[in-house]
Amino acid sequence: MTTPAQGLHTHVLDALGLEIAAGEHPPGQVLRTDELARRFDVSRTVVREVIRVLESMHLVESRRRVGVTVRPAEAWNVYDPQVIRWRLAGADRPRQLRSLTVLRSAIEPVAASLAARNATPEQCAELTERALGMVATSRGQQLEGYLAHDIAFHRIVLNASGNEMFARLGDVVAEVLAGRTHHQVMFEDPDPAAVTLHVRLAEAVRAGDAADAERLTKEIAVGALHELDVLAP
Amino acid sequence: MTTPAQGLHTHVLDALGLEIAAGEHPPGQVLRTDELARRFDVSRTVVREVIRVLESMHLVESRRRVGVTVRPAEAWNVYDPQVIRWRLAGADRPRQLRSLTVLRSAIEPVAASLAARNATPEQCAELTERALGMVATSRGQQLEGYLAHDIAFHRIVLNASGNEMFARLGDVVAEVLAGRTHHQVMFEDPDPAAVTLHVRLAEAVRAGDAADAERLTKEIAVGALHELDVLAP
DNA sequence: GTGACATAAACGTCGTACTTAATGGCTTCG
DNA sequence: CGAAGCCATTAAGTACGACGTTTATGTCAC
Repeated sequence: MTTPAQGLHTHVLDALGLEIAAGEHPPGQVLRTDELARRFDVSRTVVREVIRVLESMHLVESRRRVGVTVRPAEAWNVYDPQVIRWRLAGADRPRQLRSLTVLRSAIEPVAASLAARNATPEQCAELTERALGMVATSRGQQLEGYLAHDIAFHRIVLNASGNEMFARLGDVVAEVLAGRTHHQVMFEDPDPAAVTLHVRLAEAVRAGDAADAERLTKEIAVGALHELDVLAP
Repeated sequence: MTTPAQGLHTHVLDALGLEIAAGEHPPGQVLRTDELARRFDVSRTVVREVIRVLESMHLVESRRRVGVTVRPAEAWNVYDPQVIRWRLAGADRPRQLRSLTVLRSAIEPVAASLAARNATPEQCAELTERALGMVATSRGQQLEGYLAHDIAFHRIVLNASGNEMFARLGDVVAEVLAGRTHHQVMFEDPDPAAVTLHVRLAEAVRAGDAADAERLTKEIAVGALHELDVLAP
């Protein structure tokens, strides 16, 4: 899951991003580029490129004569998948997971409604296939297989909505689902009710029933929120 | 509105980002760093920093021996406010505006519902204030003043929701509203119905009526979508 | 025709030197 | 004594040149 160090730059970026997202550097703290260069044993050039990227994510702010100052969390670009990953790896994963799940509960019902209207036959077919896959892996500790189907399922719905803003949220949803499975001790098999809802949702989309698709997705979201309340109160 | 050229880096980034977002460089086209350095009359150092930032936005991909290749639009980080600004300045502004407005129609009702539950008295007060400001500037070609109040209003609702993912969408909404006012020839005064809805929404949030707040926000969103259909079909 | 190998093109990294601007202290004047 | 303005310092911004690394591509031999 970690970046394969395809370059020095990537390594430093990931390390610094993780540190800042984890709150190891409180807002207002200044980081000096030479210092970072020595710390990571790279040239200042590399550090500067990293700083520029972090700056574009609004994690830091670079000013002359003063240094690179860490910005408060309210300024982060929290929709950047990389930032999301960094934050989910950190300490306040539960709170982050909740925020993202609430976001899902707002987006996905509308996306499902649109998908019921716009999905192509191919998308409907793959949706059904994934739903059946979820059924098949819903018992017997096949959590990883279930997760893969779940992610694919929601990604298809978001793509089929025909709205690019929704479609690009697929990565976020994937992070949330993966985080839920991997970090929240999910010893038990998935909730059978959720599995059923997915099957019915696939059918609703295929039938073009927008209202039903929206309602079913809302139920799935409610279940996910409830699950969070139970497991991480 | 344009960046105040606080650095060479900023200028080049903005220029290149605009070009790519506008589709001047089709996906797969390769840009050479030395070539860009000559073109913008800056050093390769600056170009490389710019490339790194564009890479973090998934607008380009840098590979050895081949160059910097432009990535297809599906890969772009379309939630990055900077990318949004670049795209709104480009050719397919109407389509972009529509995508974003649909996104708003999904998010803002839920955010308003949460805001009705969580808004502080101060937020309620400022919300009412902004609604009154919208009323005051809704007639007589005071479009800029109206826009400022409108942006502030929606930003407060998103912040008051208490969900950081919603809150961070304030910038996106601001871009949409600004784009609507500035680019869609908005010669006429705002729709009086929309103004009324904002006033009633402020009241619903103050009263803590979540259902009503959600319903009113949905109406506002419907109006915005309808406006798009009329002005840019 | 297929394989390995040599080549070169482009980015990746580094080090150094110089420029710019914000900061804080110091000086000077009121 | 205090305030305003000048100046030295500092850390980032920029430039340039050199070398390293990867990898697409073409060539040569088999």
